[in-house]
Amino acid sequence: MVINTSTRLHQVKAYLLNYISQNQLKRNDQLPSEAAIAKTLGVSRNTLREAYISLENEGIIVRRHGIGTFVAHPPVIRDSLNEFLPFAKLIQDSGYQPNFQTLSMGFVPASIEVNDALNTPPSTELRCIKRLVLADQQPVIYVEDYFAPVVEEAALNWDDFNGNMVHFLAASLGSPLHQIQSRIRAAAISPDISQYLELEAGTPILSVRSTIYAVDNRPVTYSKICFNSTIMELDIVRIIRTK
Amino acid sequence: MVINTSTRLHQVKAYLLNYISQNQLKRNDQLPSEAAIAKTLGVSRNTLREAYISLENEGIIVRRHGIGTFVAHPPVIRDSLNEFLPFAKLIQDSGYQPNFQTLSMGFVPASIEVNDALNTPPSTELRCIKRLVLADQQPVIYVEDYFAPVVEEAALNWDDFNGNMVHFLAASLGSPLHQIQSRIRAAAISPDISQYLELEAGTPILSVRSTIYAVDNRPVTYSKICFNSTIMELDIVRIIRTK
DNA sequence: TAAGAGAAGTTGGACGTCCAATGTTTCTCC
DNA sequence: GGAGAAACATTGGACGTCCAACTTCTCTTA
Repeated sequence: MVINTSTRLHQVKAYLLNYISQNQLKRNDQLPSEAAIAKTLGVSRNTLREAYISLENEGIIVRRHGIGTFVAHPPVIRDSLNEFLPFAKLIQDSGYQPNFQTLSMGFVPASIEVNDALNTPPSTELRCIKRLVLADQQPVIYVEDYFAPVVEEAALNWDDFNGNMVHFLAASLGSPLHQIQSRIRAAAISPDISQYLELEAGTPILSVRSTIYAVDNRPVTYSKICFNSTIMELDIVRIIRTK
Repeated sequence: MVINTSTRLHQVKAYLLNYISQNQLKRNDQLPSEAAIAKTLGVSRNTLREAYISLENEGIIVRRHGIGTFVAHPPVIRDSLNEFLPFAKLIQDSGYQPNFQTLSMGFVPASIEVNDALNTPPSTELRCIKRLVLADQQPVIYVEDYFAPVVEEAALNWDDFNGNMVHFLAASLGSPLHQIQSRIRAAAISPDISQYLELEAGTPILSVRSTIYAVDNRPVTYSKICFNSTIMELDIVRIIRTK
């Protein structure tokens, strides 16, 4: 896995980064076409294209089909993980019109990952809601919520579900909630989710897996969340307490 | 940016995912070679290779040069963002031998991003330390720390710097620290950092930008941190307080 | 004048080819 | 038997080509 940093691809990317700074290109400024740069550098358009794709994944440029390649916008929406703001609220705070779209809702066989988290036996069928959160009609977050059997026993009124999981459960459930555990990693977006977020498969996204626990430490819900990282980032503020 | 989900690449990836589950392949099980599958599916090896690369970025498989392609390991190291554990401690807790490696230390012209965060005028020269954190000799975290002029005025003894920024500053600096703001996003790793983390350029990584503030709300340090997301993830536990 | 057809330029997707780099296995020869 | 060389299989990197899809601009025509 050790890298040779002097591959042609690396050289091309270095050239492009240099080109942007040398010419003092700013956001939305257009870069030369793939073909033009490929000819200038004497590399194949394939190689140059890979360099462009790579730089796009790094958030440095944006390629637009049939138009050209441009210097990228910075991220726009900002989430705050240490508050329990509904997605709708934080999107509104960022100056966008929030919307929800329910993709599906029903009972599905839980995967090993979900069974592990919710402490349910294999081949359990769990309620699963798949949703999309949009900002100005642009999908930005994909959410899969899985609900432990304890939630079903409570016989909740799902029509009341307003999109904010914590508030809904806290209001509806008998035993109070206690904590959320979130595990965050970066991943390339999977093919099936990429279509919902209207991203190309392979684009880096923030993948968050959250488990909500009740006061008796029983898991209540498990959520898989994918953030479109090109237009939003997580924001965490912590107070320092040194001993 | 809308996606056609029935491209050849998508079909190939779907086939591969199906292949893994159909044959009940488990971690470290070997997949057929690129050439073999390409022939089976009647696509070019190029296309198949892109599918493999894509699945590797999603953490589903691992390709090994000269050997073959295998079902991937799960992530291993787990960071906890809401405690101020030194990197060394959390790596040790995960069962690995931690190590630091200082790549460079000196004064560099700050970028716009750094100047914005530290509230310093353009073309300021700031102390910058670039470090690598290793687990069992495998690099897992890349860190760039920038220090505001106020730190220099304090005339710290840099030989005492043990790797834990918060503890070092809290112990050495006059005015106490107050909070950390962290912004998290996913990105493809840049070419210059990829060599340090021994990852291929373009691999998705967790990018964290942290600013540490003193009690008077003046920024003290700004850090750019890149986590190798294939072998570690961030872990955040929050207590729920509903009104 | 306005609508529409067409040309030109751009990125998107895929193919086939070639050789390099890396591990593994097999064979040869001392 | 053991060391080293050779053969083989696999992924890594790059090239050149072709056509599709998308956008803009220009020119034609009613």
